[in-house]
Amino acid sequence: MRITKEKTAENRAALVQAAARLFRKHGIDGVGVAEISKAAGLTHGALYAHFPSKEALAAEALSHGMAHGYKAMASSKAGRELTLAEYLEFYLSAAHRDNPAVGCAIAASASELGRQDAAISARLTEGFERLVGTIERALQDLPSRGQARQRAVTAVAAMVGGIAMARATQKANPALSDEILVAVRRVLGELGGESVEPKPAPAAASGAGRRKKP
Amino acid sequence: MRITKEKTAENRAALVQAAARLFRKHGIDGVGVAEISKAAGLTHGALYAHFPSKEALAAEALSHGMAHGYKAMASSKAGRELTLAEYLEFYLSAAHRDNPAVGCAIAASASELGRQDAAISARLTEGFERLVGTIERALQDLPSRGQARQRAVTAVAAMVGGIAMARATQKANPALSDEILVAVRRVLGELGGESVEPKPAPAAASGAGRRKKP
DNA sequence: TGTACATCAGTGAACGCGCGTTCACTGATGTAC
DNA sequence: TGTACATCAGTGAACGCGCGTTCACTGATGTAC
Repeated sequence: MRITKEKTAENRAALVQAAARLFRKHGIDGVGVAEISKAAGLTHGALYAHFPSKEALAAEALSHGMAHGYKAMASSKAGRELTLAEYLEFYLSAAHRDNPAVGCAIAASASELGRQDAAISARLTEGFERLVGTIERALQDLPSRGQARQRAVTAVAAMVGGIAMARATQKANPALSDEILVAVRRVLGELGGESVEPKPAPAAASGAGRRKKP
Repeated sequence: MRITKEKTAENRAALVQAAARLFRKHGIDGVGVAEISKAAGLTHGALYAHFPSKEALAAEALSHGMAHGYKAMASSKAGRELTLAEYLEFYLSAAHRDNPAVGCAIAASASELGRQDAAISARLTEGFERLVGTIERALQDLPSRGQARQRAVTAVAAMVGGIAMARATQKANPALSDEILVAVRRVLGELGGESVEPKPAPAAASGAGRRKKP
């Protein structure tokens, strides 16, 4: 039974949204095409009228999952970009940990990514770059200069790892899970506030550093 | 055909070792009991003489995977514990990225862990705690005092996230993958070298901090 | 030490199950006249 | 605007496949005497 062009587009969007939500919650290999289609109000056969394979749907769904996460972050304070502290508060929140289905797709599938097909891998690499760029801009607002890019890369690694570890430890040790969120938020917050590097004392010797005991 | 007690123990060990290797390489859901058994030189039926289920084998295999990783790290410099810089060099190396099968089990399954059964989750939480403890001890060797635990937690999150991201981006952008390893290694190295927190100037005002520009 | 037998690690066929994908079919939509 | 028909999104049964697990069976080992 053929349906309206409009309705067709709606159905396609529903498939992508359902897939984005379910993949982040259960992993790509953790949900079947039947479950996704059902969540979108269709049967599994219909999925193949929109996508050539589950993999193709996954690639689009994960892009959607990332875009959605970023948009939510960027627009939560109408218009302007968030500060580093605000990003950290959002990203490393208990809410983000507890709702992977609507959270960052990178964190949701961190360790699975290395094993995924090229198309999926490429989308998530783009997403990673974009997130690093955003954090780098937030870092440059602060007085610390220089290695903003390096710090942004490290911050994103810690954010992704932090959420993944907070989720991994939640069942077995909820207190540890909370501790991880707080610790990563605080230490990364300091990253933007002041140089991490050992600064030689204003007038003292320049080299050696690192091992001094004042 | 019954076999020697000794041989039985060997076969069990072979199963655990094969599982530890394959799970880290392909994920727990990415390998079947048949493949594991074959790698251990047995048929799949024999596995159930040693373990009640695939899950039970996974729990033991991942513990083994973590213990092995730590032992390799700790003993690579005969006897003494490694310094922070040495840990980072080992953990965030291209070799570790390229050989997940013999690397850290936590990094290998970071984002899958939140979805695993209780037994597996508990083992990996223990492993995480142990790794944090090790890094914390390495941090305390250095002059920076105080929030060693917080920094250790953050460092482990960044290490795990860093390796996972380096693996995830390797196919689509190898240069980025290398950059991640270098960046995380360097920034975390600085974590141990000097306080990250804005220190009020020796004799100046105490409060406010963070936004100053000297 | 030698014999009789119970044990049990390992084999391989078979189980039910859910997976991703295909396909003949349906029937309202969109289009050509 | 009205009619005739081609299109194609969606349906649901069926496909082959690999999964984790079970089970009757084997036969050398380990043990009791």
